[in-house]
Amino acid sequence: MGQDLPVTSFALLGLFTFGEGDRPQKLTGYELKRRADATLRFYWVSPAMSQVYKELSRLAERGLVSPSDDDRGTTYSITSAGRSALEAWMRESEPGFSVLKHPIALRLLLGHLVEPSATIAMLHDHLEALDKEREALVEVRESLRGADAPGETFRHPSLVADWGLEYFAHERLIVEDLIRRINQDE
Amino acid sequence: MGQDLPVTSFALLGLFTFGEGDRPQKLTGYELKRRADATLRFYWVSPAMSQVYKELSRLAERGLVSPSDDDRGTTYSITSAGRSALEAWMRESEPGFSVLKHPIALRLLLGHLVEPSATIAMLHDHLEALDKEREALVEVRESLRGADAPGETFRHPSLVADWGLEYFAHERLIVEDLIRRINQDE
DNA sequence: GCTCGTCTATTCCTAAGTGGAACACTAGTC
DNA sequence: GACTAGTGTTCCACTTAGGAATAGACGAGC
Repeated sequence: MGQDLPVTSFALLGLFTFGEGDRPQKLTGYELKRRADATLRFYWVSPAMSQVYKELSRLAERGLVSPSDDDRGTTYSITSAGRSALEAWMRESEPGFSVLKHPIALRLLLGHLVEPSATIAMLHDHLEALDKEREALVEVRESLRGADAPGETFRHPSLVADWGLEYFAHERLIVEDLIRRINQDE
Repeated sequence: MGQDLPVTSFALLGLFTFGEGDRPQKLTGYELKRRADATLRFYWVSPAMSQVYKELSRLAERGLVSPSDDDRGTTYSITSAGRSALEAWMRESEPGFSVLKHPIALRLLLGHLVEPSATIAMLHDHLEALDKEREALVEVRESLRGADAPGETFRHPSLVADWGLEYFAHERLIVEDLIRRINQDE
């Protein structure tokens, strides 16, 4: 089967499974990118536009999505082969551990290279950025209301969003504490 | 200047600044990779061996590290130009926001594709993986003791390690709560 | 009615990063 | 004396990421 695909392929493929109702969703590359930007980016990646289109043609080649010409452009929908491949991937492949690329943590590590005040300023900026991100995720979370009860379409997305909100809230506390500790050092 | 380098370059360059004493450190590519694996991987990436060597030759080309032939092999040490470039990068460039690639969160998002029990099992496995990672970080943290007071060599690395430990501890709580919520759904 | 900017839709090029294979040398250890 | 593990390094093919470039459609204001 088409098992040997990178995680991002399945992530994008998975986005096709959140239909409004019962009929399969038709999405252009552009729409898929927007959808990835809205939710996927918080705990996976927001693939570049170029990546999305490349992924779509690969998935189409393997018969996991089927393209059709719409007046909007080329739209894609998930096939039943796509659905099985996705389920097989969920069941049979190892998830692996998470990877975090945290520029603030990295710069804090190298804090001995600059004055403490520069580090403090950076951490304060990070608190602001954190609040912005949190705000964006709150909006996502709100948009799921109404279909987030057990068994409903957005149950799982809402669980993940709650996780993310917890994460942001706790990171805020940690960073505030770091600021306190560095201030005491001086 | 050599400002236009990816973050990973500076991350690796930064690892040269943790000297045992006053004299600059000489590291082989292999040692640098080990060092990156030990700490950098928790909040940035562990670049592949090939990447480390590629990075070292690029940094050498730009005069940010200087190679010398040792009986162990080729060792590199940071130059004063390297130090200034690193400090300039710390001061002048935008950190950007963190990127998290979390396969468990991604699979939780797609939880509607499998039975709840499969999701629960995955989350339990994640708890175990989390404990292992935490254990590894605890060891790193312990190895910094003795030089982690304000002003000492490993002050900043120890702050970052504490951050990481907090992060793992809190993620454990969140995942435990998710398990509880999903169990209630059934 | 025309122009300007923004949104939608797509492609192309290059840089960055991964993983694995291959090779060589050293140091135990059974 | 062979054999495993650790150190040190290079090469190659492949995948992913980021940015720029292009182009049509659509509404806003002059």
